[in-house]
Amino acid sequence: MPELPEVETIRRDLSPRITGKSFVALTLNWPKTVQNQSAEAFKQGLIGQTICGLDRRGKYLILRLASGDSLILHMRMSGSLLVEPGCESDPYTRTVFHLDDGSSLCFRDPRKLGVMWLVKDAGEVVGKLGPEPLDSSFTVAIFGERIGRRSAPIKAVLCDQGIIAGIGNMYADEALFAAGIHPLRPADNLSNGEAERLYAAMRQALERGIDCCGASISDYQRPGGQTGTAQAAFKVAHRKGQPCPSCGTPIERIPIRQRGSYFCPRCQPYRKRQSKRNKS
DNA sequence: CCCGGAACCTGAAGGC
DNA sequence: TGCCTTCAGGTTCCGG
Repeated sequence: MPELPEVETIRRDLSPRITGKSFVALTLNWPKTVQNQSAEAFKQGLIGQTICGLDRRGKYLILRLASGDSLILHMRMSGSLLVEPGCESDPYTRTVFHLDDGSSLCFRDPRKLGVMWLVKDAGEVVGKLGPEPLDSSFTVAIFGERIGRRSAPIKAVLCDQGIIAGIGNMYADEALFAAGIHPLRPADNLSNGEAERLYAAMRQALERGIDCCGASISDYQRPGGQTGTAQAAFKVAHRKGQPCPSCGTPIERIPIRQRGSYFCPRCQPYRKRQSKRNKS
């Protein structure tokens, strides 16, 4: 499930392999992937355009085009982008981008939840996202201020793309474990010290994920077909019943907002504070 | 404004 | 062995 580290890995792998190339044809096997216009208009708008660079915003991959347009892709649950020869005939390839050097870029997506846009201004798609968690401008003060305005469970707030961009289920669970915070704690109930610990844990979890080239939990694979290795370093995510690496207590799984949340009940006790942190 | 839940999807896994 | 149900979760939309 591509989150920030997985999309960043895709961006880094793909950038040298497709930058400078142009689209010469498009095969759309699942037209509903196209978001803001008809599949035919999307195809005609893209053919002839040249890729001049790749950006990432949250979990969105942005292909900057020479015209100033942006081709934006979101993998959602099961999407991956592949450049390996033969990917065109994979039964789960939903879109084939044919490039001017004879190579292909394939959008493989078994569950068909992935989406893409061709827009004049990338802000039309990514404009409502919260700040990038790894930007140097994203300080602990900004983090505390943004999560401290919400009363929802901290797990849900961490995964809210409008609060912070790029964090999903896996890395939220890892960050909360590293910070020793129960996922159901109301976000506005964390102490300043807890918010500081969570900020550091979140950034470390994401950086570690990037260093490992992402986590191959389900369908995720890198553009060259390799898998990521971050899942091996996960301490709680997708480890229900396994002993906590710190204390040996079995990892539990509870649903929060229809999502599985994995945590250690001993290392992440639910201790609600009496008074709220000072706001403003 | 803010919260929680349904819908979109299909392969994998578990139950009987 | 095989059918059926449940689960997986990022995002958007909707109702309270």
